[in-house]
Amino acid sequence: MLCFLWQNKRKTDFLYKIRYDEIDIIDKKMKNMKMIVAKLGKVMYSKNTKTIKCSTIQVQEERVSGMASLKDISKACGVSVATVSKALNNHTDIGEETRENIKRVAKEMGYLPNFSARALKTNRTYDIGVLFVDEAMSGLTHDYFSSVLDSFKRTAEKHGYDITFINGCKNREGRMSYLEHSRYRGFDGVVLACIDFSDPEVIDLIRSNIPVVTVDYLFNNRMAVLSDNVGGIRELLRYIYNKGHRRIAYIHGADSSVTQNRLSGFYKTAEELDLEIPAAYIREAAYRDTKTAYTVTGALLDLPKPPTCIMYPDDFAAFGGINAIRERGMRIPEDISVAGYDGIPAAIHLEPRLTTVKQNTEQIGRTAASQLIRLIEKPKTTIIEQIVIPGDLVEGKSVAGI
Amino acid sequence: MLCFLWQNKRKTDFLYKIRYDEIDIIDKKMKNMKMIVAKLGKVMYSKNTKTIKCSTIQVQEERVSGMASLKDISKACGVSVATVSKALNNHTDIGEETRENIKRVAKEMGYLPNFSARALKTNRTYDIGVLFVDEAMSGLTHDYFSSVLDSFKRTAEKHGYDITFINGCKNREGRMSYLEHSRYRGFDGVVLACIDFSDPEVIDLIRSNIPVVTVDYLFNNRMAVLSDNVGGIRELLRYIYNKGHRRIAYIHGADSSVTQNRLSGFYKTAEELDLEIPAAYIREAAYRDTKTAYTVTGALLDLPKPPTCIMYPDDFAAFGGINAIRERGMRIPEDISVAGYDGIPAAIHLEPRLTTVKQNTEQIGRTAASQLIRLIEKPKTTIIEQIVIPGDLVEGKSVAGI
DNA sequence: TGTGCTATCGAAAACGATTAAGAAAACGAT
DNA sequence: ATCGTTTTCTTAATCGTTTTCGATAGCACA
Repeated sequence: MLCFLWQNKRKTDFLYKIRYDEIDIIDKKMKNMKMIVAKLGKVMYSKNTKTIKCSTIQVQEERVSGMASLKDISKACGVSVATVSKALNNHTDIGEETRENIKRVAKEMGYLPNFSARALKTNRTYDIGVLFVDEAMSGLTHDYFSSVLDSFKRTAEKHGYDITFINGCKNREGRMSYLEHSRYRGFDGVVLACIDFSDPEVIDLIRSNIPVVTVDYLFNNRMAVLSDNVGGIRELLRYIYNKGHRRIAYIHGADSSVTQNRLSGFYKTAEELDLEIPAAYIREAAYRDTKTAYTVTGALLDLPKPPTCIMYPDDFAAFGGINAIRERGMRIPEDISVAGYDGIPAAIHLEPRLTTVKQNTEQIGRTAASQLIRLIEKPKTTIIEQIVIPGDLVEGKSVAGI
Repeated sequence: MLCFLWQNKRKTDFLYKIRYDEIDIIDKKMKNMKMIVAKLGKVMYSKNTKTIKCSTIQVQEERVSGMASLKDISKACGVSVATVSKALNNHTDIGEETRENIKRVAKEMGYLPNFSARALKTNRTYDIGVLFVDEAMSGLTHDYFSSVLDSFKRTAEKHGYDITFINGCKNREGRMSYLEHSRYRGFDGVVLACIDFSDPEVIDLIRSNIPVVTVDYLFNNRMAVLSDNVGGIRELLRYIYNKGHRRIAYIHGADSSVTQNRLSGFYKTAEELDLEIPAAYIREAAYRDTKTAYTVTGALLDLPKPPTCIMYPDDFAAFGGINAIRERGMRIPEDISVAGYDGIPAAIHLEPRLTTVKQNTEQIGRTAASQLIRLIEKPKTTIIEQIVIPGDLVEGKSVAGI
């Protein structure tokens, strides 16, 4: 029993266990641990190089624990591969009896279709790419995004689609753009929810011919699902107004389409209510930025005429504001009222229960998924829509009546 | 110029524009809008059916806006497909000049490798399946899981891997198990973080020959990354003890390996400290279950000798407890101390800043990813390890000294 | 001139599935 | 008996890539 370690130029290595004129090749690259028993034809052995060349190897393949393929089933059933394929896919031109038999055998052999082969042939992956980008480059740790994604995923799965994250991944050839990555993976469609829709790579992706739906951003002639930020802010402001507040400050988020919508909703509603908002009452703090919210709140409280109620970019930022307020020995809502936005669980569970607007993440994700899938499956008959999902005012205890 | 709408049995439809002896076939199924110009051979037109049969069609294909393939590049460069493939993959047996030229042309043509074809051939998908399951069937809305996943994803991407969610997806043939789904998609490896590791489907997946790493669960002979729950609870309990507390209650989570570890850490540390824990002080509330935590806290406060400090299953549950405490007019930490677990952002930002143990989610995710990838890429030389990642005590203001 | 070696490149066989088109048999109607 | 139709199954091409082995040419050296 001789042993050789053979190396070709690509450094893929095979182990040859040579016994008489037979070779067992254990291919280390093959994950499914095939064992190939081959007969040796001609051997060229040159002493200066460590190359052994074997020509005319007759391979009798022996599956140790591989996956059954259509070919295996066709052999077992005595029919052609085409017949098996059509039987399993319920084509109508296969006899009842034959189909039953093929399906039974396929089940017995534990057959699973090969996704890659199917995708290669059909140009369909049943895979949807998601690009959820927040400041930290991943929407996963963002309450709002992750909640939308959760709902999106659930709906997509119900329709037989899988979810894969899009990223500017590096492969052997260096970095790929979002669009390139999506093309490479062959996503049937993509869903985007980003902080920064002005990123050229994001725009490239939206402009491409891949079916796309955006969340909380309106792109010309593309499917979009939008949380009703205008209506949400309006409802919240009206609520606060009806509670008797007239000195209302609004700390809005950093510039984005969401922020613009909320601001426009704020101003419009203020106008409707004949409410005067001093310029000093409109401030900015990034979303989820507790520190800035903390300092800006301090500045608001230091005003000669401080507001009686402060609206925050989101619940998280409100936490920062609440801390600033409490550090000054003021109570919520007795001394000052606050309101958040988003309706994250923590805001609803913790005292003082925050008055906030709960965005309907479940419906947003579900709608985005079903719209995208319609677009994928019936591209001609699907009309491009922009769907606005209303939020719900959550009445907590952080806004007092005066 | 005649027009026919042709339908075969499978309802796939083609549009034939017949002009003289030429046909333009616009295949509506093809997403990339190929246009095929075909010459008509023989036509069979039967008046009873709406079938047109065309035999011996000579197809000259004309790409309108398709993806460039190796074949296209090979034609453009005047070399074989094999040469192009090898040039792009930096094989050493291609001339310097040829390689440069091929790469340049490939770039010009916007070539992207076809993932499905590559996967079919190489049996590698560079795709990792993740199964993160909490009570809601998706770990996405779970702070701890989503944070681990975020870190996992980041590391995997750095190594050129994509992330796809595993699910018991239904396809045309009905539901697939987790294992079947993973095989079908051909994941190179899978990572599991579940509430319920006793699920037979989960066990099937772990037992399979797919490289796997589990988070927070120890399975015989499988790679695992574990948050140091024993050490975390020990540190927390010691901290509370050193603050002077002797009547310490522990509301632990529902039964799971994590809970068992924390409980054993709790009892062991109590023993070390010579701390007597009355049976009534050990209670149970499911993780993230604010309601049960609320009622159980009430019960603890009603004891003849109520605890001076209550430890909760996690930060969220602590919120429920805090509400119960405050409703009775008691202050934290002046009247009673509380401690959480996890270190979620809300707990750290909101008053009273919770004393808690921050699990090192970043390191857990990163380690899980790098270990899994090692297992995938060097299966023979990688030793199966169980890696424990310590957490950090976060000193808030919810535990008073006495 | 012959031999051995290297450096390049190509031919061709896979990988596993889908599907258009053809073929064969059976059947019914004229 | 002929023709058309339907049912059922097969043949063979194709998707795009990887990779083995062979082929060829050039070079050095005896």
